[in-house]
Amino acid sequence: MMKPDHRGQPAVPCLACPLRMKPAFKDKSDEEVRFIQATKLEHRFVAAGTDIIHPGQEDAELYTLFSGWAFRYKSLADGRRQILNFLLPGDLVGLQASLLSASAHGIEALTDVELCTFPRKRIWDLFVKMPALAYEVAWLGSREESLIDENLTSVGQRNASERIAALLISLYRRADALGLVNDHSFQFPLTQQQLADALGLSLVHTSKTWARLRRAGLFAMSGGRLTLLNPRLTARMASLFDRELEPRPLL
Amino acid sequence: MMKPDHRGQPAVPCLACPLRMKPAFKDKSDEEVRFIQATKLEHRFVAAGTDIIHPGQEDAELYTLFSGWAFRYKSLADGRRQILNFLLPGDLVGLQASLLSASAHGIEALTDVELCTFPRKRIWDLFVKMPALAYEVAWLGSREESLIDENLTSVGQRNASERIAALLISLYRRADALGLVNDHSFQFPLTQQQLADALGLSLVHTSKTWARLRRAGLFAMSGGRLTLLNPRLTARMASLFDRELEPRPLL
DNA sequence: CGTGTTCTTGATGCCTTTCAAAAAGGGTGG
DNA sequence: CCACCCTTTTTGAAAGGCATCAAGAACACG
Repeated sequence: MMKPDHRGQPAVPCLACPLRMKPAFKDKSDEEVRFIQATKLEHRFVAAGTDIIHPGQEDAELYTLFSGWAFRYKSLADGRRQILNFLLPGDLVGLQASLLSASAHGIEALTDVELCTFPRKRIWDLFVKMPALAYEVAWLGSREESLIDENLTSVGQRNASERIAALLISLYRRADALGLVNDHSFQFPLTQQQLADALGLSLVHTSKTWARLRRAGLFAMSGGRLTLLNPRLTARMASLFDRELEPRPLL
Repeated sequence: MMKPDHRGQPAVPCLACPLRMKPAFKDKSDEEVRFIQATKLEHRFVAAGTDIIHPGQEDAELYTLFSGWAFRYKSLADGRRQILNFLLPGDLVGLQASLLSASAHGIEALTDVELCTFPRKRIWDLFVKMPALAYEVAWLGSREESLIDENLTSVGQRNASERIAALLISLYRRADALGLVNDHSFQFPLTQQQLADALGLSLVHTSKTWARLRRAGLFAMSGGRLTLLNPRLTARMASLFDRELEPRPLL
């Protein structure tokens, strides 16, 4: 059912990386980009539904998500699962797993995914030779933490509708920053089970609340795309303040 | 009611830091410790109940918590508050706040607190001159993220009793690693309101569940100290609880 | 020994979960 | 192109965990 991994060469060199061109990312010096390119030996392809990093894995590599969506998750012994956060193109994949000795969480490809590999052996190299990049690694780690903070606040304090609104706005803004939003609509590949696991709600209640908000005109879905009909209202509903997203580093 | 900040010189130089002596911490070269000492100009004292870093603050410094407890939190517009994680001696305070442009969260002193100041201006210095320390900063950031992952999993998936058990075990283990546990008991300065904010539960329900677990013999409190009467049971309760007691088919 | 904070307890209601099962899609092979 | 199977989504009904309201008890402190 699940296709195995597939490895290969990137379609384009990092210097011409289409992701890097996007305004969401900070500019880098040619020297830095060359260092990155020299370090990233290969592309890795992972099929939707497959683990990129297994829970407990001890030799996880560091990646940059080149295309597709993924999510980090944690499972309890009896099968309950919490999705911790979602990963979109440009996000680091496996920083925590590659720094700590064993991964306390799993990372699964939500869609088919393309990864740029940053061998864990060379992370130390990067700290020695390219402090500017090391700093950006730490920066990206802090940014991820801040996303998790937001999710924890959602799950701990918001009711079902507010949680959905908060998640929608967050994903919408991140997709928008990547230029993935057209006319308020973007590819939305989550199943409701995944939604439920991310929101800390049961599947049934998620479905009912989701349907209610859709019927209320908050958003519409068709062909795997979600259209946020009223982003301002959605943000208000989540009691989130819109913050300008500043450009972030891409490794 | 709240005493203002107070600044002063540390009682002892970093080379003789009593915290550093503890087995919980890795050894460092004298050179590294000297670098640290040269960077940490001053001690800062913050009274219990006072913010160490305000929500939205843009010029937050980086600290190491030298003594006392603190917590990171996030508030919603209507006053709801989520405590994200607790900070114990040796933890970095304000890493996220000092790397990102504005702090998305607040950090409050839970008890009177002593901080070693690491001026944010010199963080970059550290990445350039001391890559080993920079790496450890990133490592500590990942460790904090992993603690938050665990809290998010608790709040999203565990019921009230399990959440309390999970929090108790986590704090117990961290305190133990610092040598703060004697005979299964340690200083426990949280109010129930703070417990509730950390667990994502109402104050009332927290109080009732807390009392029930105490009466069930899971732990005891007296004189501000908490004694975990059965750590093994508490740990088991945090992930499974009574799921095992389910009747099974007999053929 | 007052006064404000924190903790406890009882009562009521609703948000969310659980159980159950039908409906809707999606993909595959005949 | 339709039959068939498996996954995903939707709905209904009932139970329960947790929130909310209210107020008294226990503490802490000046």
